[in-house]
Amino acid sequence: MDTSPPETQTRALGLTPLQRQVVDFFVDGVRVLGLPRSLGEIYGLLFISTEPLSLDDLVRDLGISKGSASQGLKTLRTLGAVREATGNGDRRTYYEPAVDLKKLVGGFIREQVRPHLDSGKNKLKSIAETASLSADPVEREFLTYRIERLESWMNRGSKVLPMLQKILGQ
Amino acid sequence: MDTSPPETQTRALGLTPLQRQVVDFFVDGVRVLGLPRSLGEIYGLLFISTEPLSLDDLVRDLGISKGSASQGLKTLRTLGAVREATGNGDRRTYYEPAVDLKKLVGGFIREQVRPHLDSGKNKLKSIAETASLSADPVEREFLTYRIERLESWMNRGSKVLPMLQKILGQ
DNA sequence: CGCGCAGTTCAAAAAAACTTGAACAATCCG
DNA sequence: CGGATTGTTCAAGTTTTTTTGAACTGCGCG
Repeated sequence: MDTSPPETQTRALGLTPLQRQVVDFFVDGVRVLGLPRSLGEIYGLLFISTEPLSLDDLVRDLGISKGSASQGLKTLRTLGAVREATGNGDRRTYYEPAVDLKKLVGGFIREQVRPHLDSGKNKLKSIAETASLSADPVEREFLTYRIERLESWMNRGSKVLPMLQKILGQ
Repeated sequence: MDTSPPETQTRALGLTPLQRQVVDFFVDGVRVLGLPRSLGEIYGLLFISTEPLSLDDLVRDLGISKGSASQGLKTLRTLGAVREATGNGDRRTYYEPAVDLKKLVGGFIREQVRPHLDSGKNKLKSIAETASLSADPVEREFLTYRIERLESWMNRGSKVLPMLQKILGQ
């Protein structure tokens, strides 16, 4: 829970200074979002590349393992943060970054935020039930009040997410 | 980077079922925000307590160490998520939760998000400089374009944060 | 003062998260 | 087919983060 922006140090030595800086930038970025470093490395390198890159390119240039690159790409695909580049006469798959902020935010919300909001709402229901069993009426009132507040938080969260996407859209 | 809402298991056995459920709820919550579990435990227990609690209360009820409780409270204070309760004729300090969503979000943004946005903007400046040195004019144009996009992202981020606070306020 | 309690600090231990690499699966093409 | 190539999976290893606990600080009070 270190709060200071860490001095990230790229491991990859085969990168140009610019690539290194951009990769570091994104490594920092994904860290804030609670995503693993490799995602930032991969996305960052794709972001600053004029041409789509293959898994092997990433492994070579970033100095990460094939496993990491494969999993990282998988997650990025799920997030809608990269897509396969079409029309390269070649067997392997090449990737390019999605650079539309709205889409990126949308993917993050869909994959990382929504599930927690939803499971939170469920937990809240069962919390409310438990609270309603409280013997002492005075305490029960207090509990109800607090739990209502929690519900209000969740609802505002649900409302704000789509707005966020809209605001950030184009 | 597990995406599924984890089945958190409270360690504390001295809690009532309700307390346990609420603590779990918040442990999950802070986890999404990338904060340590103990913060969720502490805040959660405070949230569902009718009376302010002392550090020793937390240690005893949650079964965490004094060190954890002390550091956790420190962070929560910094985030503006708890405050000292006044007027208890007692030497020790008692805490109660801040339950105003706007304030909570504000503290989180101030402490956890802003610093990264700011350091990001700085990094971006030096990235732009590096890119301007690129020899090939065609590539330079591409780089400039991408970096401008990055700058636009950061700016939108900066704009959206205050809006967020406003939207969530009361 | 000096003792005792409340709280903090921080090095070491424990836990959690991430990455690696080797085995495996899938696909292509001669 | 069958060998080569691309990509995936996952147990084990590594790194990072969090927690612990014991030593320490500070303070209030007799």
